[in-house]
Amino acid sequence: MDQLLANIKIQVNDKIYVKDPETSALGRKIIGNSLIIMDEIGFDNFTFKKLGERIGSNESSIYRYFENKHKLLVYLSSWYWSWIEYKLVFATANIPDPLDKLSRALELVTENIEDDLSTEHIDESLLNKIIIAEFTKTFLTKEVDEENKEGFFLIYKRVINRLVDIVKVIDPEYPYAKSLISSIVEGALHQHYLKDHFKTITDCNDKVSPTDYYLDLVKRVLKH
Amino acid sequence: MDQLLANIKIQVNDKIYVKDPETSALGRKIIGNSLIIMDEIGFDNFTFKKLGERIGSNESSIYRYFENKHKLLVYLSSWYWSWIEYKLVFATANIPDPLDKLSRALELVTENIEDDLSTEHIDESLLNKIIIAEFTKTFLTKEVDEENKEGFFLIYKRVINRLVDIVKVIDPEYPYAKSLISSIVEGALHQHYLKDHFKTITDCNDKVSPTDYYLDLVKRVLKH
DNA sequence: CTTTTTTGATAGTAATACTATTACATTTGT
DNA sequence: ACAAATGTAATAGTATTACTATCAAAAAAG
Repeated sequence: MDQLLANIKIQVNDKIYVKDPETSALGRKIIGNSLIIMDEIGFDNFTFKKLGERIGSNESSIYRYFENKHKLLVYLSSWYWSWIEYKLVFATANIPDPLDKLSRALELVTENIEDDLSTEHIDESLLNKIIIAEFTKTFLTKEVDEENKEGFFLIYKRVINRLVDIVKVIDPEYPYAKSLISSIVEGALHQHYLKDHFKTITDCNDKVSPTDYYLDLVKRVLKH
Repeated sequence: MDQLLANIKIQVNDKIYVKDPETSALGRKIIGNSLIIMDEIGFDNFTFKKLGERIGSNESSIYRYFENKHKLLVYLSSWYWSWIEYKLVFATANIPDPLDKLSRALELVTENIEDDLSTEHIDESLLNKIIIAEFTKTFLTKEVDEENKEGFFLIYKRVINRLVDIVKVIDPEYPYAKSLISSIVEGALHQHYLKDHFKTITDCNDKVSPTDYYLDLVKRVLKH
């Protein structure tokens, strides 16, 4: 799988960027360093000027790749979910037992992520931290419906529906498969955040992970 | 209850504001109209200048009440959760059966909210819409830990823990009461948002509410 | 080796997010 | 009743943000 990923390009909707950042050294520098700065100062304080200073490039050069920082965040999120989907498809292929399949899939979308060394310019563990703290901001905007129509969130929705399909095999009678999965995927990010910032309203900590909580939840909810 | 609320002031941590907006006509205008504008253009596009123009007041006058728009949003959220807590305490008082109690409590935190006419300057249904779209932005910031220490999120955490206490009476053996409740309260807001903007990843719609989904979930998860 | 594409530097604009100062209005203590 | 203290509003100004336009230099492609 590591080998494979090195040769496969994560596809991102081309309406999200002005120029594909994967096609140049500057583009890859923009992606890699935007992760570092966003992690350091957060998305709200992040500016193209600060990014430009860090990579020794001009602000205007960055605008050649992304219209604004919102689109950059949408790009990073798309890349993230595309990468998750890729891992999901491989991790669940050839697993005959659907319950087993769901567990593997849930682990993937709820676990803490370590850097996948096969992609050079992106540190996935850093990206995961940014997704936890910033992902909801990609769609909690006034432009959400237009951007949704343009397909900005397609991969995310496809990941959710892949999990929904597995749930439907396990318990075809369960009437809330979509809500269950969408609340798990979103909720896992939230529990990771609570674990770091609001310890009094979560059971997750160093020993108990969001994955533990959700695997147990699904076992209780679905008839099998 | 309606009568009572008219005489009771919702208490909000005084570190959130510069001057308590409930103490003057301008303050109440700021609160009431900020809801309308935020609903119209969203938090991200909201500015004190636009608010000032709408209420026929100067930008700088608004800064006398709130340091910045983030603090205003924190204030609105605090007010919201305080109001929810108030309703929660009343709705669950004198209900002997804990399962019944939990259902009532869950209904309150997950349902669609209509305007409570007993508070004049705040339209709760509008506030609810804003909480659905903007609440996570109050804590998904780099300042979250400091602000949490200052008690900005106390009421929210208290609401969660009130529900957790009921769960613990129902099923003392269940090991994830906090995560369950925190993910329900957050998840309900999320499901409301999905219902309006991402219909393909939720089962909630005009006929099925987030409340239905979560009442069913809790029934399946807790032993009783 | 020349044309096209990409990048970088400079400059500029409009909007945002404030702060400082001052004047006017209202309340309060004696 | 009236001066002092406090609250409220308006004006003006600054630094930063979020861009856009232009042009020259460098790199890559044909």
